Amino acid sequence: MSTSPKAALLEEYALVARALAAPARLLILEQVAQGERAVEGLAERTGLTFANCSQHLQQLRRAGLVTNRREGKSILYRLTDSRALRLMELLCTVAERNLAEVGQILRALSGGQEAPEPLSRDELEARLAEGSVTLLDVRPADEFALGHIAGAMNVPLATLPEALPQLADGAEIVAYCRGPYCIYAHQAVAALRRHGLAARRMEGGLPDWRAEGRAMSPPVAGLS
Amino acid sequence: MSTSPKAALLEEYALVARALAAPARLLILEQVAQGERAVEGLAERTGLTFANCSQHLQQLRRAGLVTNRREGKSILYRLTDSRALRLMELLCTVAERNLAEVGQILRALSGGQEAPEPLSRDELEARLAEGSVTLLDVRPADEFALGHIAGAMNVPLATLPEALPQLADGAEIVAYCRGPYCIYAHQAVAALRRHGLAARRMEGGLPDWRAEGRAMSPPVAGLS
DNA sequence: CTATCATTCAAGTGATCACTTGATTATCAT
DNA sequence: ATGATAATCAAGTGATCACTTGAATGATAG
Repeated sequence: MSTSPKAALLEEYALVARALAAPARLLILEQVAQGERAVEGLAERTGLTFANCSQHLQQLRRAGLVTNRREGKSILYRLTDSRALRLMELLCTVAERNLAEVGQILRALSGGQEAPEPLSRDELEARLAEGSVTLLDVRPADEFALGHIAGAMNVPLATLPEALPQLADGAEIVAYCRGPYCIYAHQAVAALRRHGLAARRMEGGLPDWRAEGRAMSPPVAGLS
Repeated sequence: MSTSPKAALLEEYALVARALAAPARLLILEQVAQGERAVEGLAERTGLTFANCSQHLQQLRRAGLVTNRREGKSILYRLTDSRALRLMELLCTVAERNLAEVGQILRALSGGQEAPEPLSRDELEARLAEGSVTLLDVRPADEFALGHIAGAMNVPLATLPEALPQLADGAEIVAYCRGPYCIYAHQAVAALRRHGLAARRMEGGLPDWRAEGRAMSPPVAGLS
């Protein structure tokens, strides 16, 4: 051991943090947290070059945040475990609570309105069981297809205006999206409330729901 | 808003992660987590140049991880909140569970022996109340003076050999240190067990104990 | 065995970061 | 005010990082 064990440990810890220190990798993590995806799919969705995306993925892998497995020609990446997800979320939480800039951006997303407290996943589960809530998955259709909360209705943010009429029948609306780093649910709730509908966000996102072993609609096979 | 809100958010999150991405800053955080310290004291303890340490501290401050206040001529830095501490710990946890290199280093610290499971803080508190445990604070004396667990005995790692005789009277020994990034407790437990004593680590470190509002001996004023 | 597809590797470039040195600001004691 | 102390700021340098481009691997299908 040429360097001290302490220095070696710190270097490893810093390696993990460095993996989270580039916006492009956070985008990738956000996608990987939704379910298994091949490099090509990730590159498309994040708007990164193929090779660039591959390199970022390897950095994430060296940091232990993602894992991959081979399936046919493709190599599918996924989050290593729920700890990686918690790390992503804690990063958000610290930034939201301690950085004024983040608070401003999030408040601007709500369009000046007061955003209601998010609904806990426990409570949402209970209210889904008694049918007293309309659950919206506001992610794009292909991510919805990769797995979603059982009983959720897919209304991508872009199609929300058209879906407004069928939502106006009274039941409180709860929206969720990808979870960490994703602002779709914020935007959806703001839009719904501007139209006078009672809407809240679910706390966290789809990855949290899945990590807790709650009821899911299974993914459809054969998507890159 | 020239860039999209999402890009702006990701940039802020990455800023927080980047603050954790340098070993020197992790060293500073470790110290700051022990209690309030002035820049000069932090520079000494971390072996950094004065100016360099100051710059790192400002990066940590911009990331919302540390906060400062003025007292006389000095500016004292402290962790912003317990979330910052949890972020430091989760970083360790992810690295320990998912990186083989970290596992190897930690195992090497135990000198080939099997390290026992750490004792939870809840259980330690109960056993301290019934007096069935000897609690060792293995940090340097001046950090001990800045605050420590009520009932703990200060035995810095360097002085552990001399203290062995008075520890050999039977009660199980529990050692703790700075918590995240600190390996003193690992080393102390390994040394004690090599001498045939029953010893375990406390889970976490002093900052966790304090953050949970448990019984502390108060800091002595007037230390830089 | 060869062709093809998905991914990784390798080299090159501009930008950013860590650290040093020297000057500047801000507070307190005299 | 003046000097001393604590901390920050500013400029400069070498190293590292993100991204691009083009070639190389590795698995599967014919």
